[in-house]
Formats: sequence, structure tokens, C-alpha cells
Amino acid sequence: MPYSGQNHLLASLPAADLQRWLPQLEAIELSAGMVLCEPRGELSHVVFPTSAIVSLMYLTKNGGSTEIAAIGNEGLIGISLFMGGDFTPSRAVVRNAGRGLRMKAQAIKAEFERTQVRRVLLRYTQALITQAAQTAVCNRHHFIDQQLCRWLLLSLDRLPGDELEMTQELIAGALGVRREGVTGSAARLQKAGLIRYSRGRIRVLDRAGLEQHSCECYAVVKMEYERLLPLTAAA
Amino acid sequence: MPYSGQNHLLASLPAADLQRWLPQLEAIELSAGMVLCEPRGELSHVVFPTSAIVSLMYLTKNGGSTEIAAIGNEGLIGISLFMGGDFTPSRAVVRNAGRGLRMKAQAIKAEFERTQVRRVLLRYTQALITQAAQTAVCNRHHFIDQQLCRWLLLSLDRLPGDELEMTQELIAGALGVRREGVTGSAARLQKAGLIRYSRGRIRVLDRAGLEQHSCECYAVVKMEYERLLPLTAAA
DNA sequence: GATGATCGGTACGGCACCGAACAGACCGGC
DNA sequence: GCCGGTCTGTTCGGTGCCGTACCGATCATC
Repeated sequence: MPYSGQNHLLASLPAADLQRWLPQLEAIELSAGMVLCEPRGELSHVVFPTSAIVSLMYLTKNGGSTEIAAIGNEGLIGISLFMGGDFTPSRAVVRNAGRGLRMKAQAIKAEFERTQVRRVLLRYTQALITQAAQTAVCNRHHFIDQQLCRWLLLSLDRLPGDELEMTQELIAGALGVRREGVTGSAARLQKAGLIRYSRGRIRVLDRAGLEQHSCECYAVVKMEYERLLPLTAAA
Repeated sequence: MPYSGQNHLLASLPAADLQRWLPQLEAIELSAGMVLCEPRGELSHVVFPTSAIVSLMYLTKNGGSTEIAAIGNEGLIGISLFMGGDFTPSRAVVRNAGRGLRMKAQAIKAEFERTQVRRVLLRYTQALITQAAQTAVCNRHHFIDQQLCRWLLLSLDRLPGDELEMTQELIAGALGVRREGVTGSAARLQKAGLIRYSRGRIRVLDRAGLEQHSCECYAVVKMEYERLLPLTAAA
């Protein structure tokens, strides 16, 4: 049986609910690039990442892309199942390989009828809304340097360790900017001693420094997640 | 008793639920600039606009602003009450004067426990998420001209008539750009015969033309609202 | 250690948008 | 009619990011 405590959402469930869930949770491998859900595509399962990060991406008609939100061990993929819309216009794709747990669509819909379960899932959804909203703000007002800091911090919060496996090309896709833009920003951050990178591996050297160089958006999103899903609420 | 059918959300409720709600709904005047909710401020009521538009605005530390979403007769202000977070980091301010109905916070929380009511409110919330997400995409990838078209169309969908009372200054605040940027875009749209404006009054002359000049974001958002809250579901 | 592929660095022109400042147009009020 | 305020138009320089193109560095494989 997989250790469900690695996902904060599962950890936030009352013990009784979690006990009932355990047999319904199936451990899965999430490899980089794997598509969990196409735009307007129906979901067969919800997925709770434990050590992976999944991007909610929107792809524009002329080939652009933007990461609406990043989902890691704090959340789940598939809110549209219990929100009632069944699907969304965005695509869910594994950005950082790792593992996760999944649960059948029918099962989560049934569980959502339970008040305690619902409370947790809806509070998480509100946090997700904040992340999307803040992405909009950030895209409008902040420099790539700041956005990269925000993105690195949000990513690192959802991963074990201080390293991230992502090429600048992929980061550019997430931020919705050119690869060269990321090259420039990353070089500046490295020069400032905040990070160290090479060939698709980024290590964060100075977390506090990153937070300082980041825009306010990181703090806003992080605080909302902590407020809405406090870890002390663990079962 | 106010005519509740002017708000699509209310109109989507089963007749029995609506009957129970009517005595709890209080008609209110929403004058331009009125602040319904400050960032991190608790809400005393949810508000269902009937002929007004309310902006969810985020204000950055250095004085910038962005409209996360516009809420008119299709929705409600105050999802955080039933989502469980009680408040949000954004500000709700009346952008276009008009009227609305409100309901006490405690009352909506109680009503949310009813399955049919919950279904409608959650589907609406999912549509709102789409609007926020699409704002992020639009801010990244599209020109002011396109964004202005999107914004005008979304606004007009929520208002009676083909006119909009907003100065370029205020529109700039909503889009998060300079006033001069709006001046330029508006002039181009007028030259193309799509709109006609003067001193804070904008009239749309060619709706189809606006849709053509708009980015895809308008259609994406509109389709999600129609899908999630079909008007044929009216009680 | 050659080969090919991936990843990152650099350069150049172009343009959308910004920041600030100012001028004209239109309105209401006395 | 005159005045003050609001709303819109225009200009000028600056810059952040884009589009394109190219090249060097590093790694995997045999």
C-alpha cells in the first residue's frame, strides 16, 4: 500500500475518510511529458502527485503556451470531476517525473458527497484559483527574472531536495516566453549566486535570495495554500 | 419582490430552491466604484448582479492593477464563502453601475449544503476559473487590441443594450495597461467601424467584427459559461 | 575519440508597450 | 461667456521581449 501521507490533500483528510480511500488509491508512475488530460478531454481518474509535478497548460492557436498552474504534492489533477464540468480547456502534462496516486472518477464523485471530504477539496480548489489569478497578474506586470524566481520557488516547494530537472526550453514553455529570455534570466540569477544550472539541472543555492528577487506573486500563492490547507490539519 | 430571473445563476436554480430563496434576497443598488470586498476582507453577503458588472481586481504593490474576472448577471460575488476560504486576495469593485440582489453569508452557506444548489454554484465556479485562467493566457500572448475586443465583448454580454459607460482610463486599469495604450487601440477599432466612443461612452457597432478582431480567449470563456450554465436550464 | 544530439550563449533588428509630458476637445457650473 | 475639470489625442525617448539565426559546449553512444 502506498504511503498516502506524501500528498498534503490526502494528509488533510480525516483519518476515517482516508482509511476508506486507501484501498481505492492506486500508485502510478508519472514520467515526464506524460499527458494526463487533453483539452476538453474526459478524465478517467483524479491523480494525487506525491513526488511529481503536473502542469495545467493552455495552448494557444498560434502555438503559444502558458502554465496556468503547477500541481504537485499539495494538490490533485481533475477538479472538474467534482466541480461538475467534467473537463476543462487546458491540458494536464507531467512536467517533473515522479510518482502519484490515482482514484477512479466515479469514486471521487461519490466521495465528494461527504461533507468532510468536500470541505478539503473545495478549499484546495480555491487555492488553485488563486494560483491561476496570480499567474494572470504576474504575466501582466512582472519581468521574466521575477517570474522565473516565482516559478522556481513554487516548483521547489512541491519537490523534495533543492534540485529541479528542466531544460530552459521547457521552462520557457511554462512561462510562455522565448527560450532565450529564460537563458538571460537564468544567467543573471546564477551570476547573483542564487542558482546553479547546467544541461537541464537547476540547483537552488539561495532560497531567501530567490524570494527577494521574486515578485509578490509567489508569497500570495504560497500563503493562500498554507491558509486554506494548513499542514497541521493532517489526520 | 425583485425579479430574480435577471440573474442567470438564480434562473438556473430549481423552482423549489428559488422559491425558498426569494424572501432571503434583498435588492440593492450598485453604484460605480463601490467596493464590495477588500483584499482579505470578510464578506457579509454574496451579491448576484442583475444589471451591474463587478470586477475582481488584484492590485500590485507598485500600483499596478489587473482585472482577474468580470462578474455580471451570469454570476455572483463571494464564492469564497461556500468554497470555504471566507475571503480572497482580490478586491471586488463595481465597474458598471446597476442593480443586484444579495443574500446573507450565513444563508448562502446553509443553502450550499443542498445538492441541487451546490451543483449550480460549483459549475459557475468552474466557469470563473476558466475566466481567470484565460486572463493569464491573454496577458501573456495577445495584443492590447485583441484584449480590448475580448474585454468589450465579455462586458457587453453582461449588460443590456450595446453601450458601455467606461472611460479609457478605467478600461486601462482593468486591462492592466496604460491609458494611452487603450486610446490607441480604441482609435483603431473606431477607425475600423467596430465601435464608436466619446467621453466615457462606448457603443458597439459591429459585434461580429469585434469577435473577429478578438483573440480566441473570448470564445473560450463564453463557451465555458454556456456549457456549464446553459440558459435552457432555467427553472 | 569521432559523431550526432541536446542544451545553452550570443547577436541583431524590430516592435509593442511603457513613462512622462503636453495639447486639444468637450462638458457642467457659476 | 468664462472657467475648471474630465476625457481623449499625440509625441518622444526608452526598454523589455520577440523572431531569427548561428555557434559553442556538453553529453551519450558506439
